[in-house]
Amino acid sequence: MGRSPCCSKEGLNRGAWTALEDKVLTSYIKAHGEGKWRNLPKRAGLKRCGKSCRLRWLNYLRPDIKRGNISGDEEELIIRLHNLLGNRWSLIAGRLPGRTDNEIKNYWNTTLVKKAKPESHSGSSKETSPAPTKFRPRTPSATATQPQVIRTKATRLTRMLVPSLPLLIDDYSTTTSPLDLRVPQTQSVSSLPEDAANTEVHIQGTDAMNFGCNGFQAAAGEDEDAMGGYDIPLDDGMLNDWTGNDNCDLEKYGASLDLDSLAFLLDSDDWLGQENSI
DNA sequence: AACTAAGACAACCGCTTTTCA
DNA sequence: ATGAAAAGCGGTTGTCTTAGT
Repeated sequence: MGRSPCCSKEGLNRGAWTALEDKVLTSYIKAHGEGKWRNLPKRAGLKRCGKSCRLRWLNYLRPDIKRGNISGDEEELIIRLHNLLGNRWSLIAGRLPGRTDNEIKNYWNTTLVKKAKPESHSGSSKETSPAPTKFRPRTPSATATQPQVIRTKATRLTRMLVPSLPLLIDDYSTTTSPLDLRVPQTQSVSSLPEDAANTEVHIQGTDAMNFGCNGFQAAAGEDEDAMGGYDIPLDDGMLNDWTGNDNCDLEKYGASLDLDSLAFLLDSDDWLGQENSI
């Protein structure tokens, strides 16, 4: 249909990259920086699609990438993040420095899916992103017991919703799920109504990890009204942090969730067992 | 030694989202 | 406000390697 191809495929190299191509691409990006992928091949003298160049750079040539030897901790974190996020590989990769989404995806599909399956039911985020064909559950009933995984599709939020249920919990171990994040009593948040100081925050319909960065539940779209609660405009800083990818300052908002470590995910022994209660 | 199946992973494809003129 | 281009993402496929027979 109407969609034009990302590039003309005539005369382009395909398949595995050669050392020379890698060198050319690396040199070009070092000299000119990333971006402009569509024009890059022509400028660099590569007979490759821009998309292919981007993928090669992001997944293999970037200097900060560490390959292979995924540690036990990383493996465990991947499993837990997958339970939390589903097949949001880029988000998962974002919590594992030096790892790429493609690597994690492959590692999951070849190794972890077997380990995680008994407990997690694959944690597939939803019907639209099932496990790859060869690992797909054989029976449709498998989906019936799948945990409800947070839809983590990045959604820019302009408002946040803090439900009005007051709770007095600041200990993750007592929460009903790892997604129940508590705003500590001691925190001071200018935009919070006074009586919302101890407010249970549910993640719903948005990127849970991004949420974690901002420290509050951000109600996306139609969920907003259904929740009932405090409707709070997000300030600029929170909006700037909305992707949760870097430098987000949780302390600023008084939340104790640390995206670097996500320690609570690793420390919560019963986390895998709790997922079904989400 | 030859063949086959399974594992592992690089790369591609098509769609969605974001950016920008 | 809108549409096209660019970038990003996740699913899938292709190919190479390794283990088993």
